[in-house]
Amino acid sequence: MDRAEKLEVGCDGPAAAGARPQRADAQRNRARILEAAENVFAVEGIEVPVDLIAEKAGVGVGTLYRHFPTKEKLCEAVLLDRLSALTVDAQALADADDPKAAFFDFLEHVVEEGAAKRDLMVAVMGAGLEFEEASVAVKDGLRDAIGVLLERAQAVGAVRSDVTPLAVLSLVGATCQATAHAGAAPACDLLTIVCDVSSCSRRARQKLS
Amino acid sequence: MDRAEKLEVGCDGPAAAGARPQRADAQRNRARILEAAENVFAVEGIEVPVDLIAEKAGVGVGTLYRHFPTKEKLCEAVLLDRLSALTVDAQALADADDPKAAFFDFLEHVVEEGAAKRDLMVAVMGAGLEFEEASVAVKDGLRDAIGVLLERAQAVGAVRSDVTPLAVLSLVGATCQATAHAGAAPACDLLTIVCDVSSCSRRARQKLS
DNA sequence: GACTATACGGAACCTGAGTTCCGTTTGTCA
DNA sequence: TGACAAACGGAACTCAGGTTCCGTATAGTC
Repeated sequence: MDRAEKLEVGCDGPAAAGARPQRADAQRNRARILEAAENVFAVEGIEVPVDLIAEKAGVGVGTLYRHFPTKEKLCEAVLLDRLSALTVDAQALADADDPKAAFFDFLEHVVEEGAAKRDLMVAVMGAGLEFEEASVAVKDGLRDAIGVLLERAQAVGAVRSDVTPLAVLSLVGATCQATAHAGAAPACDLLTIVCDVSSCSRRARQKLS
Repeated sequence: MDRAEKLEVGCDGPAAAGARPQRADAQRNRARILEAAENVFAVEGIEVPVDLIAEKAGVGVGTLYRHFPTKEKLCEAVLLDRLSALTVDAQALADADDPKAAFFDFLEHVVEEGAAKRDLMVAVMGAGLEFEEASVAVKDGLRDAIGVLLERAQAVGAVRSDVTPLAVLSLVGATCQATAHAGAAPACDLLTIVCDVSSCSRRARQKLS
């Protein structure tokens, strides 16, 4: 089988310059599948049957499986794709003039995206399928990019110094998730609260060892 | 079948005083099943196969299904049980001397419990199975109990006035969930942050409409 | 235009989990 | 102690979703 080799993060373009190029229709189908998966996952969540994705892509399951040997691999491709996009966004803000604004704008952006693209952000933020190898790099990349924003925000005193990039990821993910859930408060409200429960300051920090 | 009737929240004791009393072994088994389910759900999450629960309870699946006509019903019984317990805890704090401490102690308590009892708190806080009818009352009860704590805390200026009981539930649930996920920061850290992202105050509130 | 490796489609298969069925066991009552 | 309704156990059934297989179609090449 032709698995592994061609699983770079969301490559729609021409395949890697290794061996024989991929047939044109194959490239087209791969792109279609990826696109369909992105849409369906965003709307329905990653637990949708693969058949549905194949259908939306106008392709047979067999074809889907030739490109992605496993449903998990397909998820991985889509999710890593999104993570990469987020990383790029974060990096774009890395040397903004206002570190404080940059940091919070990014949070807002992520929560918005997470709310719109059901399960994806959530799944990525920690839960569900655990990717390996290549994905680690992507995850680390995002964490680092967030780290930069965070550090700069902390440097100007806009954020507590003991907050870690990981914590930011966890909290943002949690916020997305909470928002997605039954009858929770809208995302912006929750995020606002997470960023500002105001007067409960100090106390909590001491109380919880 | 003998469904519905006997599904009060976590009744281990003698059945309702309606018709013929339940046979002693049946009562015993029901209690065992409930207990096993609580333990297993806490450790493995609610997605474990029912067979496992039956096994842990030392009972056949058939028996399990006689007491709980559906896996979902079993979950419901366990989860509502936990919700009720939480509600009682919240009510116990309702007229504590220090409203601020009462509120935050409760949050801490919930997050601790949620961290220890995997998936249960989480599932309850919004996601997953949607219970109906009787359960609504339990959920409302919890929300109200939290509402009392919240209001008192708000009255003394310990918590922002625009935070709703629902938002509290969502955030606490989210915190539990984030904590449970892969390599997130420990619960207490996250909760601390949620309660006190300090200096980012004010700003976020204005920014996000 | 013919040839072949590559790719396609989708029926069939496999597995796991929930649920049902029914012959057997047991608590309860007379 | 005997009778019987209630309860039990667990094999078997059902269904859904992932994955495989193989006959058919086609892009790319000579």
